Amino acid sequence: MSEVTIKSIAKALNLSPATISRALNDSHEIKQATKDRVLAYAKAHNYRPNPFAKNLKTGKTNLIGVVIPFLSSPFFLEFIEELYRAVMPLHYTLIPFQTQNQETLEKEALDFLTQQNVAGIIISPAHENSNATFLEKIHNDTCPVILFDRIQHGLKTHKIGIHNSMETYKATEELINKGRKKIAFLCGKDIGNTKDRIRGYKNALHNNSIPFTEDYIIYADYQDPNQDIDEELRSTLSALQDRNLLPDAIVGGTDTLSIKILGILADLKLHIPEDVAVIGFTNTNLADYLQPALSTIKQPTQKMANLAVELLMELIAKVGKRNDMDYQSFLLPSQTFYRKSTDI
Amino acid sequence: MSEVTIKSIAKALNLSPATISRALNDSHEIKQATKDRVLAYAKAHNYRPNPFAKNLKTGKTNLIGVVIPFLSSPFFLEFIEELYRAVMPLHYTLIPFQTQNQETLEKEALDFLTQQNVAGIIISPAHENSNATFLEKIHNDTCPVILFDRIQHGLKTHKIGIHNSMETYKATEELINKGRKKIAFLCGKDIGNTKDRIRGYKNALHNNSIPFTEDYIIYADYQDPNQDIDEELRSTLSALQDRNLLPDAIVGGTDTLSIKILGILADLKLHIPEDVAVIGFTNTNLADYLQPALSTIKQPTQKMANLAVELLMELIAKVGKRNDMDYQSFLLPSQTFYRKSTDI
DNA sequence: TTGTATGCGTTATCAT
DNA sequence: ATGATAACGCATACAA
Repeated sequence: MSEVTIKSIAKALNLSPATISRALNDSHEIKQATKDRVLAYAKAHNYRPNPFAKNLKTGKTNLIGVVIPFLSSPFFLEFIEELYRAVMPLHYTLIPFQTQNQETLEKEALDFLTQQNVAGIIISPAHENSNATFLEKIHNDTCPVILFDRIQHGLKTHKIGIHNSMETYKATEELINKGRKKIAFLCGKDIGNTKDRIRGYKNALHNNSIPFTEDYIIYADYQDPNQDIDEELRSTLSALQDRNLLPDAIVGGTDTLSIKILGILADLKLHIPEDVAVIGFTNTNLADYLQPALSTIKQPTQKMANLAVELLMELIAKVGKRNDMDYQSFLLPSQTFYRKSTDI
Repeated sequence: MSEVTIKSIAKALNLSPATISRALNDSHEIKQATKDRVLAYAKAHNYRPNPFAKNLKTGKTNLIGVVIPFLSSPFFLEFIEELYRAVMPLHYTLIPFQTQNQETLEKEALDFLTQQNVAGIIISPAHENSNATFLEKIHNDTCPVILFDRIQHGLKTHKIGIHNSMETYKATEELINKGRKKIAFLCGKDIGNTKDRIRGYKNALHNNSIPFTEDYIIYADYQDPNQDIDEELRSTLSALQDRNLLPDAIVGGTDTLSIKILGILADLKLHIPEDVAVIGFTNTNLADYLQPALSTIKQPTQKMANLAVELLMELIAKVGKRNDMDYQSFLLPSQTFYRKSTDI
């Protein structure tokens, strides 16, 4: 069971290790006959290069670090699955990390990844400018970094996201066109994408002469595990109801909240979409099975993942000559699915 | 920006590389003063050991391979998240792979993982005895392997799962106790866990003098992407309805199907739980937000993950002396949550 | 207590 | 077209 190495092959074939190495790497300076012998032997004995030795020598790996806030968010999960698909045929491997929106955990992840000599990193940062200097250092000195989804970050690199304000604008306006006027916006902390989405929401109201009120921005900090979000949302909505301010439509600004809100409204004996229409940001394919089926703004995870990999490969190939790059921001179009929850 | 290595530290401190290495590894044969100097310098200059060199020398890594069928299944997702939690304080890192229930993809994953010299592997196999000989070889010659969830596999090692037949028995009997007699069982392919669950289902019927009929085993091959499962399920149920055989209760035998079935029943204008009560296997915390809230048999992902890591660490520590081990099967208790979908 | 020397498996430089 | 040799960064057997 001893491992088969270049050295052992060399011994077996009466060649030098150098020749074996070259033959395995299909070097032009090795004659075909020798290559054939070597390759045949290697295959027969199931030779597999030691990635550690190779890296020690070359400093290169086929690893890609992926850093996301949560695996449990449908969008990120789907994105990662698409990444796997995109990366496998290229013989790269993913090392995924979650940050739970915490900069320190993000730091740990980045530490580990750089130590593992990853060829590149694809990241949706814990929050705006989290680990800014560290990421910059990594990107400049170590390996290329690409931002996705949460692209409100100072790092100068390619950024892949969606047009958050526009998508939210369209969704909000759709509700307005259907006759709704008391439209609430549901979101977590007021950061990054949420900001843009609130802007789109406000603009839609404004351009349709509907006054904006802070009452209708419903914050639910879904990051705080100590907080009972269900209860909080329920009471917020009841309070609005008591003040005769119950919204007749809700735009869900975050992935996880969008899924929960239907159940919570039902608990309050509210009919969807008759009493309250709902549309949410989320990538879960469950939207169809919710009751009623949830209208959703679906981010183009596949295109995002493919583009991320494509751009990263480009940067990896550029080896260090990245100082004078002009990086781009890609805002890919989302797709909105109107289902029963907005079928007024 | 040149890398700081043991050698560079040695030069800077006028010591030999060996001393540095020993100091960094807290060897007893180095005096405290030297250790302090070395450690101080290392920290100040952000020394980080090269894992590739280390592995080349020692043959050890802190990587753990995780092989699961799908990331998109709530159970597996939750399990992986728990694994992350369990493994992080031990300074191990996960490399997750999906097999899509395909033995060849599983083989590829295992190939990669062994090549990466992972310290151990935690796997829920693609199917019964998939890659049996390969896994045995890995477990005996390369690194310890632990099975979870799908533990109907010939590999002689620790196995962590739940008591599928018993849990299904209890769930089925609960429905019977609530007066339901036409109870259907919903599942994917008839393999592994599903077999056991069907057995529990049948036993419950039998012990309560309810005749079993094949009509009530509803197969939906959720692995085939070409198949429109929704449509298939809908038509299967309509057909039963036409024959006046509509079940008055459904036990969902798989994670993903359990989530879908509510929406499908609603499409058929059936009331839950009045017309059809539903209970399903699933770990999604969405169960509460479904309409109506879904009764679920929830697998103890946290305990499973913790136990898996604990056992794996034991085996890793045992270094090769695993021939005469007596391996155990752990069947951890699940928790059943009765919600509105069975509230008859 | 510290230093010297060697080798892990690979690639690369130089020679033949 | 092939071989000899060194080097990547680290840990360890042996020497001092």
